[in-house]
Amino acid sequence: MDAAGVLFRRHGIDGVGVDAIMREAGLTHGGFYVHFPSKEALAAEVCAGSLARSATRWAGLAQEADGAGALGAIVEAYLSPQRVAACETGCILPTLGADLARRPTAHPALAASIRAMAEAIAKCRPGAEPERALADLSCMVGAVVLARLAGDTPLSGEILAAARTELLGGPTADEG
Amino acid sequence: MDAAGVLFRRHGIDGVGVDAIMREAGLTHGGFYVHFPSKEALAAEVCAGSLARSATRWAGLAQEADGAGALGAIVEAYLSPQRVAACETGCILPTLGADLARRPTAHPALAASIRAMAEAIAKCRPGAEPERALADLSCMVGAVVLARLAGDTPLSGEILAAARTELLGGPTADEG
DNA sequence: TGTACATCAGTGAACGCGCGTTCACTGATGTAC
DNA sequence: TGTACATCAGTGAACGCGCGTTCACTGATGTAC
Repeated sequence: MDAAGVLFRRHGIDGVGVDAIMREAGLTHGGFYVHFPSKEALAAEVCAGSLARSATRWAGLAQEADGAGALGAIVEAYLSPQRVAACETGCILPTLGADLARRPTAHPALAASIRAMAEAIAKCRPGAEPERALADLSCMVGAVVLARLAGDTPLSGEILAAARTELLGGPTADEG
Repeated sequence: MDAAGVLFRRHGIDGVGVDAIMREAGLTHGGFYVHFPSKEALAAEVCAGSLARSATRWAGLAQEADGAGALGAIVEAYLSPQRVAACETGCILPTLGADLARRPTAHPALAASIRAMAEAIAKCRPGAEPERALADLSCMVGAVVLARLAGDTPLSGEILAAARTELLGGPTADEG
């Protein structure tokens, strides 16, 4: 049922109805309220869960691989043109961040996940100050927002390449 | 009439009706279509205009002041806690960026303004490569998105401080 | 084994509401003669 | 100067529609005796 996240990401939380979500799940809209008290509650749960899963995945990457390799894996995946183009999967921060910021209910859980994601990045940079990870995460989120706004113009690729260079300290192999 | 931008920023494009916009302007909703062909057209025009004005302002700052001072002025203003808290004024990129990315019509005008804003930043860093400005702008936009998501928790200030440090190369006076 | 009942996910019609848009109309303003 | 007409921003009722939510009901499943 959490495939509702796909529709939220594609059309925005206000852009999808309960009817569409339940139809996507192969059910009728009337049964929605057996599972969730309201559409807003579903949105909060889906987003908090998705972000928490991202944080866990990053923490795992940061722990198992070596530092530079793990950061490279995280950044390359986050900023790959395919991931940026496919907004219906992947991180909700660039897609629904502003939507969620207008809904104060979900803030605490999201803030915890943001902190966890930054800590995973910080673990990949043993030498640097831990605050830098927050700036890195900001750069990643902002780059995806801007690259999506640039659509399929050359600017999109330039933004992603610039962010990759800034985060990883030099150009890499798989340029888009 | 472009005070509709305030409502769009506060509630999202899908969160405001034509009725609310016209009431805010002191008129009735029926007269809306004398001025704009549709609500989507209004949103595109308001956002493109707002972003173009930001770009012009930044270009002016970059030209008149010295490089480091101009960049400091832009970044400090963009990342100040007051500006971040007041989402209904200020840059539309963190507030409506994801909303606009779902509306392909507006992309070309927005891409041009994003490029102009990056060029203003690049002019403030005569030594650095111009691509770095795109990463800087990404960092600013992402930091505002994340700081708003963190709400009034300490994380919000930490994110803004980290981004300021990353962009300006050290801590500054007016900490939030 | 068989009957009676409780549970509960899911159905589908219905509710009140606000949306984006249309349209006949008003009334102030400007222009022509 | 005065009359007749054109223009057009703004009004307010109305439209069809889809929304979030409710609710009486179904029907499969599990449990009790």
